[in-house]
Amino acid sequence: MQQLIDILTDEMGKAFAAAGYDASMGKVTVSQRPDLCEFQCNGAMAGAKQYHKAPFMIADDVAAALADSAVFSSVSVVKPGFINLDVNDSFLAGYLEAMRTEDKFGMETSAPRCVILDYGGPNVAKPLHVGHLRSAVIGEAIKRIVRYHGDKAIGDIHLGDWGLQMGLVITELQERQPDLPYFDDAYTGEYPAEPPFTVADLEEIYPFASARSKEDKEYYARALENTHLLQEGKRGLRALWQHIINVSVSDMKRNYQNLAVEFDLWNGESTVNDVIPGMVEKMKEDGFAYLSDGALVVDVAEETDTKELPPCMILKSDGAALYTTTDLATLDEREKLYHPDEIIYITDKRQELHFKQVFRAARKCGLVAENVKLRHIGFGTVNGADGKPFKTRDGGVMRLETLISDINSAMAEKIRSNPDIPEEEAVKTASQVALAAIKYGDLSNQASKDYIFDIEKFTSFEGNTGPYILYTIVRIKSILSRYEKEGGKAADTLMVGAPSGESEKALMLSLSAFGGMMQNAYEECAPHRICAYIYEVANNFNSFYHANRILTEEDPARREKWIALLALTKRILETCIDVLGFEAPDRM
RNA sequence: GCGCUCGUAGUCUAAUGGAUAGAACGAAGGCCUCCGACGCCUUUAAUGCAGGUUCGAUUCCUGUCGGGCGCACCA
Repeated sequence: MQQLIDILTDEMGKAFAAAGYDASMGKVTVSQRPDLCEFQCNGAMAGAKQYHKAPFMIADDVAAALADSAVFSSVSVVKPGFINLDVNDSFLAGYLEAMRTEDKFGMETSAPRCVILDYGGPNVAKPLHVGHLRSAVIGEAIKRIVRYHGDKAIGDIHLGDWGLQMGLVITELQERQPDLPYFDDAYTGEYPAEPPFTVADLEEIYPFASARSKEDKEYYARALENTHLLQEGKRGLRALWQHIINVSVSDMKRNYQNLAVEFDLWNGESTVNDVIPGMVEKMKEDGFAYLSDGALVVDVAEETDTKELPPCMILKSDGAALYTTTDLATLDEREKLYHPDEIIYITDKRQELHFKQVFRAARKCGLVAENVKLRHIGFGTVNGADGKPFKTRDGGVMRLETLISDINSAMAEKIRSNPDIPEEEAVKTASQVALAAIKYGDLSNQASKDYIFDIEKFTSFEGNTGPYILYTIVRIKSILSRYEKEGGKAADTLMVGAPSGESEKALMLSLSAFGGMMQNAYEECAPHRICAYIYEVANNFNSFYHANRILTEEDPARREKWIALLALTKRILETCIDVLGFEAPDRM
């Protein structure tokens, strides 16, 4: 169904036309000054030049044409030429009633597209830390936004499972357990089914090996060699590598599950290893790739560039693949398997140049169809309360698991202060509230900005926070269940009515903006729009709640339309937080 | 050096080129015999600086100062 703002714009457009002006000047927007009006149209000012007429005169003509509008209850012309608008109460009620009964609250959906989302991007053998949180949380939200819009969304975790880090881990394992059959070239039997290490071992090995490689040249060379041997398919190393993947991935799955983050594909850089030779060969044949200082590169500079863009490196001079290579091969593979309309990468914004090069190289070499949209959503660094990159007290990297369990236990303490809630429920509720706090805290900021991860702020949860949103939903749930328990009709069957007060109308107006807001969040890949929206709805609801006694209202018709409004508010809020990737308990 | 990016109340953060820049935290005050006070209602305080485009600029352009980041054999 048509969005309210578009209906209003059409109505204004007709009025402009009726008054003899261009209908395209009738664009209506939500008022910047809610104290003056609900909606506004600034078209008269844009038209002043074109018609050589004072803006307010144009506005007056248009207002006159709207004198008997069924859509607007008030049209007034102000100062230079603003047209201030209020929407008709019963028209608004009719609109919300239509929203209430339509699928997805009447949001318009276009022809479904296929969108691949590349997010998460953890490295195997390295513990997840706060940096991984952003990619997971933002990526999951964007995936759900895309899916809600009606598109097919495929989330791919894109594991870092193929680079030098694998060579480093293998080299260190060899150092510690040289007698393992994986390192014995003469060994031809079956390799053990059990891995010779635990997750904890891996997590300790990687940083150790990484540090050592920076000081020990010979060690570094062996790591490079092992990386190369692995990529070439050396049997023992592959078997050992598979153990590393298995151990690491099962640990990751548990972590991501705790965050309500789900991937459709658990592919990684290694997935496209066999695709690389063919792709590279074709790039050479087509004349795009050439040797430069021993390395194979593709030029990606364009004439319109304001700076020199370095060429995109495909193979190192030792013939090994790079990050760029696997990304290009992954694009090649995705194009062939899924024919996506769009691929969205959600990574740290520092990788912007990398993706710029990859996208250009992919287009230049024809790896993706021309109409495929490639988009990189770069997010900012996670900083601590001091504004510097987030660290533990002793300066180490904070593990994601530790972080979450800390916040969970802080939340559990709060929930336990409600004596009605049994211990078991308190633990579950605490994790729901904690997740809302973490996700909302992240998503409510623009992704591209650095963001401050302030544990104090998250555990206090007052004001513009996830728990505030949950609290509002819980409050509505509580009223509705009491209403039904006391013999009221099923809340979802009641009809929305015209507002009888200011705060009620404000709530209704904010609900009416749902479809447009969701569309906007989709186009801009901007979860923070949804956060801003639900915060506004929650605020408007709470003001309405404090202004009216709902359950004890004497007039049954009024009581029922209020219950209907509450039910709609609840459904919209729940839909929004589901898209953001968290949920509300029944009580907290 | 080249390039990208961000500068908004004490802190944190929002604003398809529109009116008196919107919130949150903090600070000051008020509201529970009444549907959940993790709430509601007041008050306080901000666009780094200088130009330009425009009827109108936080937004677009130029310069400048300040922060963050990136610049081919890591990922």
